Amino acid sequence: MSYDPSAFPPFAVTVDLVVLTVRRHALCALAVRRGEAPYKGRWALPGGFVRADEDLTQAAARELAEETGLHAHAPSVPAQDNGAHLEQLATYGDPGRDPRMRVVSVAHLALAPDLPAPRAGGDASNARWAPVEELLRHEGYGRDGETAAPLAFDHAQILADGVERARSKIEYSSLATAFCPTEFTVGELRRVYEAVWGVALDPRNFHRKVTGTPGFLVPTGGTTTRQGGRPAQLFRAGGATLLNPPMLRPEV
Amino acid sequence: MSYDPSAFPPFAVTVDLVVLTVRRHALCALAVRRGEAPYKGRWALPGGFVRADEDLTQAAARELAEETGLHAHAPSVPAQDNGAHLEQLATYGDPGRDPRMRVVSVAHLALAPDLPAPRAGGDASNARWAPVEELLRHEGYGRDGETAAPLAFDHAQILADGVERARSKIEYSSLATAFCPTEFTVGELRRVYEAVWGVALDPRNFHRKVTGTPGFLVPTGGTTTRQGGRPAQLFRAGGATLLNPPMLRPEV
DNA sequence: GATCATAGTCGTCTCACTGACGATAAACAC
DNA sequence: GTGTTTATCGTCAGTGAGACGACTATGATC
Repeated sequence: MSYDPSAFPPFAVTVDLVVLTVRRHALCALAVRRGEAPYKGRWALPGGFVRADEDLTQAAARELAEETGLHAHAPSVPAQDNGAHLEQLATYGDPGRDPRMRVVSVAHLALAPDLPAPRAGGDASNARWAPVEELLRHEGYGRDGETAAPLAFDHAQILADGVERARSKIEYSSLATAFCPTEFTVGELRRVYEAVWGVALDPRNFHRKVTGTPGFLVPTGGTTTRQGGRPAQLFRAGGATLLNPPMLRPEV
Repeated sequence: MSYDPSAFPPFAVTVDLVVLTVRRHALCALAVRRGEAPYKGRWALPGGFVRADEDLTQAAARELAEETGLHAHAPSVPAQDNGAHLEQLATYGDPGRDPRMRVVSVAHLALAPDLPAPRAGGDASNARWAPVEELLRHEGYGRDGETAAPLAFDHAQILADGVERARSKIEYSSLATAFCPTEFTVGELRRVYEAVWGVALDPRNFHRKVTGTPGFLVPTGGTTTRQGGRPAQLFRAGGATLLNPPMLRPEV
């Protein structure tokens, strides 16, 4: 209970980012290649130290901008324009999670629409969107040599926690729209759910559900045929953030 | 991105605890009186520094034991014996949240059955169970002079976040049983929901719902009349942790 | 231009579950 | 006994989800 300033051990505090997007029907996360020991050459989550005068959320938003150019939204605001949803995920502080010193990492979760190629400090070869399934396939039997090695530090755990958060949160919130561009169709939104949950959903029931939930979607009046087939109405995210009743994730 | 050990600012890392219980039909939190500046004499959440060789969860469990004598459970295990549910809540790291230095606090949420009086380092007058409604009533117009002042630091925000977590989590998990003793009746469990949500629930529908959810409750065979009225069956928590379909919180 | 493939949209039917609420049961206080 | 309290069982109507049929509007192919 004592706050004697000489009595507490010093920690380094970092933010690590789980940046998720949906590309080619797969849930993908941003990974950067480590340029230094430890885990040199291995893939890791983007992140960095929290500065002395910086809030944790500010630090996460700064790192996100540095890695992706994305502008972060406050958690309550639905993703519009070119912004990403950003929220705190959890904090990881095992002694020994970093072999060099005692580091406590405050992980954040960011959800972004499909983006152009990532840039890590301008060096594209050191950053990539990788399917989370691939990043979490630890054993390294995949044919892609680059991702055969598990993520550095405890980042596999952090990524898994972030994915699980995203999977559960799109059930009861309108967060899935954060994966979509400003204007999107019901089918595009459905493909987001299908990619994040890894299941197939009935297009007719999905359409009835999302268009029937007040505040979830607002029609823009336009239509598009970019998915082929019959033209689909365009929507943008409505003001509702909590869905009641929630979307039901098929299970069992 | 650089990990130059001389390039990061040092932080103090603490754990703060939101310890909730249900007493006399009210959701209560453990509060301790601060013995030192800043906020000397004000009520605060229990907490303390994370030690150099300690995991965050270990630190939270240690603080919990020091303040209450409670033995913490792993998050996956339902509360049995004399243990409490413990899970990480969120991390608070505003510069300036502690006027003396840069402190990052990893808040944890603990749920406990109704306990004997708290003990803070053996001094009972410096620890108490207070209704959360009272602790969060910042303005200080209450007639109880002791709680007229808001909680120290950003602890009102932390407490509010913890209460909100508990309120939402008993919807879709069996966590409400963590507020009950090992053996309890359906009526006692219902009073937990009523206290946490601050609503009245229909006893008949509640009974149908909880006894009809597989894995939620297992009858022990015994009965009790400790609540008065007709004897009620005793149950203990079943193995299920996720309730599907969830309990529905009345709203609107 | 007819046909086909693809996606979107509207409807219908059934079943499960909930909320409202009546009725009965088993204890205690008087 | 009578009244009070709490527990427990039943009924009924309304809501919403899953399964799935039917129709529509576009581009691609022959």
